[in-house]
Amino acid sequence: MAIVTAKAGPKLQSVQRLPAYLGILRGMLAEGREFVSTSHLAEVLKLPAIVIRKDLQMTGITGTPRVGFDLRFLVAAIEQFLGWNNTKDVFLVGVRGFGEALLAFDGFGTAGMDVVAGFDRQPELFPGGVRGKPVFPIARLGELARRMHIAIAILTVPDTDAQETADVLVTAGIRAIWDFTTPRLCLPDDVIVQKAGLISELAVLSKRLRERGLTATAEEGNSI
Amino acid sequence: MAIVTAKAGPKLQSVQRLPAYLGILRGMLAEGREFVSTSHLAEVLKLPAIVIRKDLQMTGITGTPRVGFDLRFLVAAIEQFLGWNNTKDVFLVGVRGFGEALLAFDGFGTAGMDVVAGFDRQPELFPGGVRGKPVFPIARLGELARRMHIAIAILTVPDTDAQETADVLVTAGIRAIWDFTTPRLCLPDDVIVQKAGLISELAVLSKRLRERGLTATAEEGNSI
DNA sequence: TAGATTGTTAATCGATTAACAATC
DNA sequence: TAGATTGTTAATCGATTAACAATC
Repeated sequence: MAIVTAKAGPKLQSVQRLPAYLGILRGMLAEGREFVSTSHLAEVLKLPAIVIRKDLQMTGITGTPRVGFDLRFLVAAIEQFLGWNNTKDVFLVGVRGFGEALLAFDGFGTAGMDVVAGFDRQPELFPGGVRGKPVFPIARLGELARRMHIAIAILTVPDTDAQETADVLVTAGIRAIWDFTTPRLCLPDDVIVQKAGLISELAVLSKRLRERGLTATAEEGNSI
Repeated sequence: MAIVTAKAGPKLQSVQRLPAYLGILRGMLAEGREFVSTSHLAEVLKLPAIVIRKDLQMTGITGTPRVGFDLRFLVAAIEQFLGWNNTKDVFLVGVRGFGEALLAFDGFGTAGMDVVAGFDRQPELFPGGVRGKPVFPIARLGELARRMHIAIAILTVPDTDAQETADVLVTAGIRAIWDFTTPRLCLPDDVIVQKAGLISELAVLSKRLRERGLTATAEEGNSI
């Protein structure tokens, strides 16, 4: 009666480390550097060199002994491996609250992602859009997704609307959802649901705090 | 010459799953339920029951055969294990951009965290604060942290200011940082740095998209 | 009692780490 | 050539999964 969990695909941890490599490597490239060895990268990133070598292996790139990796090729290889070489336009659904911040943020460009529009049940709350990005009623999502060939959506609606909105997204042709809501969504298997892990990170942070005895309860009467 | 990575502590993955359990369990509690079995939880969460049992074991709670776990005790045990039973006040540093959204967001209460104030190099940009939360110049951080006994900060400054600002935080007595910047911070060992993984999550999402052949490049002329 | 569920102990699996051969 | 660095193969480690005994 065991339930099969989503299969791992390529090593999860390795994929997660790649963006950090990419950041450093892009910086080195901008500085005009041409080659880099894993031992040097290891020193900068404070990671074991063997970890980095194994991770890079995954991208299919090959270095040259005694020289290292060609920086330009290496950056290109990682970008291609992640699909960050071409920008994907995405929609953000649920602008009130956390979504507004994400919509205003434009730091996902390095990750090949451009949030081009927001959708909300009450678009009238954002008459001029958010930082130049328009906010539409959810009813228009299907039409616009088709017209703009959008396949990815960020879901930041309130938890109570999560499943219902997700269903709308799927009907509208969305194939991948970056999900910031807490409930577990029930969607067709061919739709990719990537859970955002902010709360999980807080759990880890909290645990580490407790381990060090920093359970510092907010004390009484400490108003600003 | 191997570099020692931060030791794992209690099983990382297990800790990360606890918030999901807690969400469901709190809901069940609100519905008036009194007991829950891991098999039932497993069904709801679509996870193998053995995983949940092992995870719960970590919190130290004990169930009763044939009955399951006392919901009230279970919720309390998880909250205590994570330190989410008492609210911790935190500062947010770097309000422009992504930080503003986080400051406006108040969904971390369930995780025992309350963002009480923002700090920015240009506080004058936020005359009335953000959603009622005041924004101070960074120069006042030390004074206020001491007065309010704040030990945790969320770091959302631009990458270029990250290290410098982090140093200021440590001097101000901050003992734990939830770090949304990309560079690797160099700080004393006794300061907890928890990296936010948004970009890593995007890497995983991108990879999964590519695996399914959804490399959908944004096409030409698809303006809104 | 009978049977469902917990808790524990063992087995499997995968990832990380180490050792070393290949190579420029 | 000599030596640094890659790439590969083996060993270790830890986490997940399975099996089963304990228990209410």
